[in-house]
Amino acid sequence: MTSKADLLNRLKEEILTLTLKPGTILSETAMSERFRMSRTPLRDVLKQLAHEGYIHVYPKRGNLVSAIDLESVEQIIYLRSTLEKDILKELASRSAPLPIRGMLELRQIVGQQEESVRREAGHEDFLRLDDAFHKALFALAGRVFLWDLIQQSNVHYARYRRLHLLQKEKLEEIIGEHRLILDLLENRDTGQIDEIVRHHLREDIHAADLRGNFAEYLNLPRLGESEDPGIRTDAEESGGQG
Amino acid sequence: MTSKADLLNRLKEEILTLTLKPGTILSETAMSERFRMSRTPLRDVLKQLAHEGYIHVYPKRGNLVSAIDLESVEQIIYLRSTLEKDILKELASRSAPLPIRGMLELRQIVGQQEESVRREAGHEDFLRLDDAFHKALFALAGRVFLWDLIQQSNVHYARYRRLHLLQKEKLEEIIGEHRLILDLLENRDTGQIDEIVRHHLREDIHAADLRGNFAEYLNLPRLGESEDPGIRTDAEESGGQG
DNA sequence: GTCGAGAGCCTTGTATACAAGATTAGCTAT
DNA sequence: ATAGCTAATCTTGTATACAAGGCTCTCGAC
Repeated sequence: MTSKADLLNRLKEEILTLTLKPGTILSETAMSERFRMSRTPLRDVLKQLAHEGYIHVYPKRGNLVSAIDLESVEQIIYLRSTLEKDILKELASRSAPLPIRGMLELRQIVGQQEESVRREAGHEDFLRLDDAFHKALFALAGRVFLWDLIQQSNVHYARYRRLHLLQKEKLEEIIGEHRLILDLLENRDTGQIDEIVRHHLREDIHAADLRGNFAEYLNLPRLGESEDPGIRTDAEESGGQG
Repeated sequence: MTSKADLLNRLKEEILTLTLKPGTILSETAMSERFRMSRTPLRDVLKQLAHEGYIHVYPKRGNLVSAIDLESVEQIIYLRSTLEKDILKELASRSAPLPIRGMLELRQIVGQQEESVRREAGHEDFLRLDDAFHKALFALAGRVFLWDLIQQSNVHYARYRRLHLLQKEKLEEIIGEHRLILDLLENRDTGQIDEIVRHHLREDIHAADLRGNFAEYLNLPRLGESEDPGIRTDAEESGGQG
């Protein structure tokens, strides 16, 4: 009943939203029963998840949802930060006027973010709009390709954001920064872009904050190195349909 | 006899070096016979190739070595250019002295490049050293992670470089720019970095040059859209062992 | 001659049996 | 009681039979 693509997206979402916690076992046989699918297509799905860093395959032992790799988080933040600075400065220093439709869309997204906060629509809704905002910026500069590329490599960063948001509710600050970015663009002000982007994407992350509260999500002890991986079974918590 | 990992690397190399030309059919059954391997592990290999853009899978029809996507080339060049500018400027404006070992390694690589050109060791050797140089720059800034990330997405760019090199032999110019980059670093001169990197990575590519001579490698007509894909069989040209 | 239906052959997609490595539990010898 | 070996039972890895969809070539109707 569940198609391969559906299952892939579903697992991705559950891992990204931390519904499936790092360290959870994803056994081929168990899943093939649960999703009424033979092991072959299921292995395709797991292969892809492994390739994109969602899970870690321990040969002949099992597949575990990967731990959040803080090194990867830091690198991706730097990547995004560098790119967005350059993109914004390029946009702000264009001689041609900025596309009206694009800027309008950006303003609308910021409006929706305010709406989302006011309605208390939850973190996932806010994050979705936040992604939409930044993707629209990339689009404005003709760089959606690179946005998508980063998205393929952001498993760890995406989960980091969830944990980070859980700690500090700075949603209004984020919205304010979005608005400021748009103002800078329209005023053709390139002077403050570096500073704003750096702060907005929080290059100055401090892993220590997370280590205290979410240690079990981070840097899982490696399997096969005289250290117990802390395996916990998946059970039925993610709502199979069998 | 051939292991899965070996086959994967081999196919990657043959595709990157254009030994396997865009449009070449990689049939599962044919390859399984040729490499004495059952279809299951072979499909794993093809899956990964597809995921990284080396081949294009037409469901129920076949797997073709992908055409060189010039859009992807342009985007990756921009990505590399932006990152390398930032990395170099960061390195050049550090208060701490640059690591002696790292700078020595970079000088050595440039020396090897001269040696390679003098010995006429061929394009592949030169490209290998060129990659080594730029990777070493990323390493100096603690950004090897991002270098590797880009490498995973550079199928089209890597092949573009081969075609480009075939046209213009500017090897000495490239070496000179490498040397200039190192000089700028040691002199802490951030002023010329933007210009040098932009020119070095040739952001100003002109696809037209390639379209004339290598049209058959680019933008293959899409299969299944009333257009013949121009399929040519793989035959035995890549040296099977069966 | 031209168009269309259909069979055969091609491809990839799926299911499942079997192989092989890894861990663990238990039994035996000391 | 404990150390060590063995066997059972997990896991993923592989081989292969079968299913299903797409293309082409042929044959037939018009």
